Amino acid sequence: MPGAIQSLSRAAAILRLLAGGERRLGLSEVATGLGLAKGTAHGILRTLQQEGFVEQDPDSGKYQLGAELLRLGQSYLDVHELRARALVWADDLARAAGETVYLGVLHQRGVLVVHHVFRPDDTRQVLEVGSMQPLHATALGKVLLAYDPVARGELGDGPWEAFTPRTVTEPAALDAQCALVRERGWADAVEETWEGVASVAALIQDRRRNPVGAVCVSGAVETVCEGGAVRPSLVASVRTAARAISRDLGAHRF
Amino acid sequence: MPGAIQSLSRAAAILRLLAGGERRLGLSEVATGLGLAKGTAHGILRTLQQEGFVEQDPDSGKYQLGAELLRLGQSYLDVHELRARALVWADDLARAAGETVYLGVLHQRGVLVVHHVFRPDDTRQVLEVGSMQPLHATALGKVLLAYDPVARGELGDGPWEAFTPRTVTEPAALDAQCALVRERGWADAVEETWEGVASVAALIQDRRRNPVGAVCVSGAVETVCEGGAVRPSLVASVRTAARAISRDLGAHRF
DNA sequence: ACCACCGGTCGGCCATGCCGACCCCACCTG
DNA sequence: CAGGTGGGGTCGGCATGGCCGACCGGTGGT
Repeated sequence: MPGAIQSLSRAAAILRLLAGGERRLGLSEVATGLGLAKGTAHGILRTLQQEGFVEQDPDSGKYQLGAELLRLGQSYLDVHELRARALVWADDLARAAGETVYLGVLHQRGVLVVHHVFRPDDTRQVLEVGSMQPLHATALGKVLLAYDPVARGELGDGPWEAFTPRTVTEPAALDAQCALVRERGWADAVEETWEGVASVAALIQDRRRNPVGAVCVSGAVETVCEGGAVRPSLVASVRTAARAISRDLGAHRF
Repeated sequence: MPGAIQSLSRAAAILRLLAGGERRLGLSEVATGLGLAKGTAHGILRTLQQEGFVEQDPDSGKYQLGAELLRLGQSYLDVHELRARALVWADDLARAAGETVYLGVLHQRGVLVVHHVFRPDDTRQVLEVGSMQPLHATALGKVLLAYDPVARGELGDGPWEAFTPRTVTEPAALDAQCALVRERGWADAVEETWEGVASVAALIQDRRRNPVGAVCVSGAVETVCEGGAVRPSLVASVRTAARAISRDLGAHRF
């Protein structure tokens, strides 16, 4: 495969840099952060600004991400076939389970949330569509790790970050869990990412049985678990929903 | 101002092209659509794919937008100061008004929705964050047109598209409405975008009193209007919310 | 008043990305 | 099954487009 276009790769790196740091960044910060000459960084930033991918604060001259990214991100969702098919199933699942539902796909070294149904009560919740979850410490992630070789490859050898005392950080333990996931057909994560939160997830396949994503139900340990384990009825609901979405995608052809 | 980086502008054009067409596009379609040589288009697409901005369907070889855009779009929202300040006020406004609340900023020739609070009932609603609304046919748009010279410039001379019989399509009529908006301090749009839907909007300013966005309450004509005009209490709520957000941004310094 | 550092510009050199011809494969089509 | 068509993808040579480092003008701190 021939090489990549230099200026484009650099532009992407700049966008990621701006997305990473919470605050706005100055021209010099960007340039030194990526080891570029100031003039080079400026040229790229200028173009990105013209295209709307980057905005500049008139006072400080510092740069931040631009609105066009939001618009394009929305367009990504509009085209996303998995998400479109899953919308109604996710809704039903949330209602039946009485808990939050996430829909995630593999993206780089994490799970990207492409759909999110609020827990059906009136508490204030923030939409997490577009955010990333760790592969090794969530139910969504463990499903993808278990079935998608690419995901396991991306993750590398660990040890990985521990978010709680229960997070699995060692490769051997994680691979054992993945084997269990494949055997049972579903994954759980009880207080492995956040204290007090437990989740169950199941795989979604496309028409050729390739793993394309996962559904997950997530909620307080007190309501999701029973006697230390995830409630069987929840597991059943999640697996049924996953099968329904897969069927919708055409997985029933075999 | 020196010129833009060619390959970057082209890459942006490709992304917009992919965002525009609802379906996936092939290499040749992209190339001819933008008047590029196939090899050139391929090089850019290859790089965009490596960076995650574009994905390729393994079967058809066709291209679509990539997940990285969703992630970056989310990062844009995270950093967005106006949105962060407005979150809680928008929530209160929706609850008080019993209607949908939108928060919009000027972007190119339209209003980009950066926040959306669902109408506080249990009907199914789709999140419109990241979508665009027309400047000339929405309350949000008319506020921005009235106060932001850039917006008026972007819009050009018309006549503009009519979405309903009540849409304002002529420059003279629209400019008159903008004058009225400036005089009253708020804008309305009754069945100008969608039949049966009416909205009220007010301006949000930053610390230097520059227009940075607008808040809007939107709902069925039957509940929003009274005797052909928008209910005064709603207007008051919206204007109060807009002032509160502006104050939060530091507009009180004068 | 000075200096340090900021964002921004400029011009020359040369690596870089552009182009058009070419390849291979899948799918029609007669 | 041969031939044709159009798909995505590759390649190499030419020249152009973008990179770099030196250079501005303004600003805020000392």
